[in-house]
Amino acid sequence: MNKVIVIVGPTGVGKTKLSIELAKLLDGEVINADSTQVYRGLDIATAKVTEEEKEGVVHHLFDIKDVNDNYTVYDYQKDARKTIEEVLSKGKTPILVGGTGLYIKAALYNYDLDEEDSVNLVDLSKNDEELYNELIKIDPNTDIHMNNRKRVIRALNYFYKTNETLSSKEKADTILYDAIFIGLTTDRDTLYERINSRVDIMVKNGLLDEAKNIYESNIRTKAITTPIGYKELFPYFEGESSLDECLDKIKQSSRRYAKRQYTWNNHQFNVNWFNVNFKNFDETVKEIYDYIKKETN
RNA sequence: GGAAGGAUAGCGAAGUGGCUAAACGCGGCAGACUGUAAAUCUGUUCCUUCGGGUUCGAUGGUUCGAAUCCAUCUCCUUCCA
Repeated sequence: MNKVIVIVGPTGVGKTKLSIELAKLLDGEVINADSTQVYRGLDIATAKVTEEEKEGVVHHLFDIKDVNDNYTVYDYQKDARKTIEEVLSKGKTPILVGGTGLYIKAALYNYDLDEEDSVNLVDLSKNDEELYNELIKIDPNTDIHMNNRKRVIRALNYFYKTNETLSSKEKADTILYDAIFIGLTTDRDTLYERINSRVDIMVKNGLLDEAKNIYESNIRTKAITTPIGYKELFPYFEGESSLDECLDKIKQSSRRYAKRQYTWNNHQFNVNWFNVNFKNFDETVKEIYDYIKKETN
């Protein structure tokens, strides 16, 4: 049985490129682990692989949803596990790539998620403090901060529906697959330069048109408002900010996102990090391929 | 040449004698996170061997005590010539 290869790392280090190269070397198929790339039509801002870049490698879980669809970790967990099983049963190597750490965790670890209805049982007119006090009463051990309204509401709903507290849930610390975590990294300055210039390249590739279409569609589902790259440009389309200001915002949000990805990857997974050689990417691919070979024998 | 205003930590900006190593915002850094996760939220941010040390354009002064008062100087902005 093949192992599952997981490629993690901050945005803009070259995960996509590595995934294709490894797929070719390992007879693998790429499985998306990025929450924004599951949607059709969100291409440039999400830095989705192009058909040309795929080089014939089979790709799963890209473009499977419409921006009006609601897709969550729960759905991803099901889809990813099913896809991993399928790829493995064909005798091929599943290569999970993407920046959404939670999705990877949920797919590979014993994350206990159940079908959930969208009914809300919480009085949303209450302020943060009132909601928090409500939560403290039923779950004195909660580690959710009072200001984190989203998570406080989630914890309350969870209790009202299951009569159990979220903090009593078993920690997901058992991995269900035989997996190798490959982390791509570089020094912070280089990464930030790459992130910044990548945004400029996106603009050359038509980011503004893509964003403008989305802006004019008036669709404001989470698929649209979650990714970095669209909502930041809306003030420009509305004539409230200059293009440069908006692009700077995109760059800044991307840098912060990259930092959060490091935090997650370092604390949630046991990652084997590799410094990317941008001048000679083949070297990096070879180094990682050798490592995988060593680990799988 | 004359008049007025200003110079505060990486940036913006409060503070106008002791409670000020200096509010607040931004940026930076670190972190949390089992259903919006490219999301949401938190902490921290002069230096330190944690005893203390050095700050508010510069220098000198007043005072028990100054970012805050006085003098001189430097630079910036606006206005008059």
